[in-house]
Amino acid sequence: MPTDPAPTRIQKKNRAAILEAALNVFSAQGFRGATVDQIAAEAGLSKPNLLYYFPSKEAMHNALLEALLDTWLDPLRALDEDGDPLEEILAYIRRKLQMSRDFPRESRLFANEIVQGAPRIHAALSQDLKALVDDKVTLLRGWMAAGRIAPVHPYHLIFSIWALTQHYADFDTQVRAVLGEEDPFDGAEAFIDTLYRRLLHPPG
Amino acid sequence: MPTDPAPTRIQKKNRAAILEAALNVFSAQGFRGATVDQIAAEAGLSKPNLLYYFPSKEAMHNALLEALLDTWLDPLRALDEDGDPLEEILAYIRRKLQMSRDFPRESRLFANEIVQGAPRIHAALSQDLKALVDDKVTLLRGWMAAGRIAPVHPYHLIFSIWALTQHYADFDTQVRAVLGEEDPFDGAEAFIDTLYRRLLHPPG
DNA sequence: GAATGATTTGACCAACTGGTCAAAGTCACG
DNA sequence: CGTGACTTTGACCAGTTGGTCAAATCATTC
Repeated sequence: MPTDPAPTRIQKKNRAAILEAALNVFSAQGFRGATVDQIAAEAGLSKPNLLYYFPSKEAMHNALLEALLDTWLDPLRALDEDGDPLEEILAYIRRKLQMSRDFPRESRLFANEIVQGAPRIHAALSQDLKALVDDKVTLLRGWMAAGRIAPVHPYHLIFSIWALTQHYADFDTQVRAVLGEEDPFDGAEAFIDTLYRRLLHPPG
Repeated sequence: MPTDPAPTRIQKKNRAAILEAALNVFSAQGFRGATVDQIAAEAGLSKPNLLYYFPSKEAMHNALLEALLDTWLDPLRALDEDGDPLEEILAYIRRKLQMSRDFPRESRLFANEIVQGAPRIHAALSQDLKALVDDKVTLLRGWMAAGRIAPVHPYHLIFSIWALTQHYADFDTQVRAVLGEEDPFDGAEAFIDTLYRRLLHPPG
């Protein structure tokens, strides 16, 4: 079976420009709301030119989702069995919040997809994502059983971390409308840190 | 200035059917993803008939958002100065979680709108919503100053409640993909209750 | 039951959208 | 250079979409 030929300099540059533009447009408008023309304008290329590099609008979307899903789960993957449990979890939360701050477009891309029922990534959720979460839940249960963190529902613990951290990227508009000038992330980090310290502080 | 004529029986029935159908479609597909034909099919009416009752697709969307924004804030409005602080907040959280369980379509309608930058309700967010939150923040600060709940950033306290409770409606697909059979809301209620009891338990 | 206004719809339209294609332009390499 | 592969694009197309309109049907009231 033949391997794909190495991409040329131009291919590399244009594929990257298209994905960057597509991320802007898809994250702001959702899949259906985005148009190929918009992405082309944003990338500084013509519409037929985009379709020379990607066979369809959906292919652009898929390329983004696939590339990002992996990165998105890195913070959870890095949760380390051998570290101090509470500090490990707090470090995970900080990584996750940092991703909301640094990659809000990526967060919103997923949010758009999942709010609308995840039609394109349902398989990845109930396979890769579930497997990873199940694995980390086992780890959390071990820590709880050993009395090293307070016992709570481990799945909801993870959901709550996702909810709290991603809220600041996905609902940024609302947060800023209410907060005014204040930087949301400064206060959020301290608040969330306190929240989980009090929740998980080992009993006794 | 002339008042609108009273709606006929047929008007009442059809307007309600259209809004119900529109809520289904908009919440599942977003504004741009929804089509008037879809809404018409869902409502069991013809497309021109919909446009007899509402001047445009956008008018249907606005009608939904306006009617819902008010309802959506009721749980927060009901936060009572004269009750026991911790129990008031926990009751607010239960009301909010109940709305995620009972009205997930409404939650997703807002989520779609806000994730995409709230183009149609930005004014309401930075006026009505902000005013209400500011008011309740004053109340929370009073409770904290009096030592009746632990002092935390009051805005982020409210954001965290929104994030945690709405997560179960907006990201339902993801939650269920990870949890499998288990009912998300059963575990969520107990978990969130514990979370805020430990966070807000009065110091000393 | 006739008149009047409310309701419904089939046929239609212009704008938009994703995608195609042949021809033209550009690049890399011998 | 020249040549073959890679890249770009203007023109185009078919399907979809929000919305219009005149004509038809229905409900209500006298």
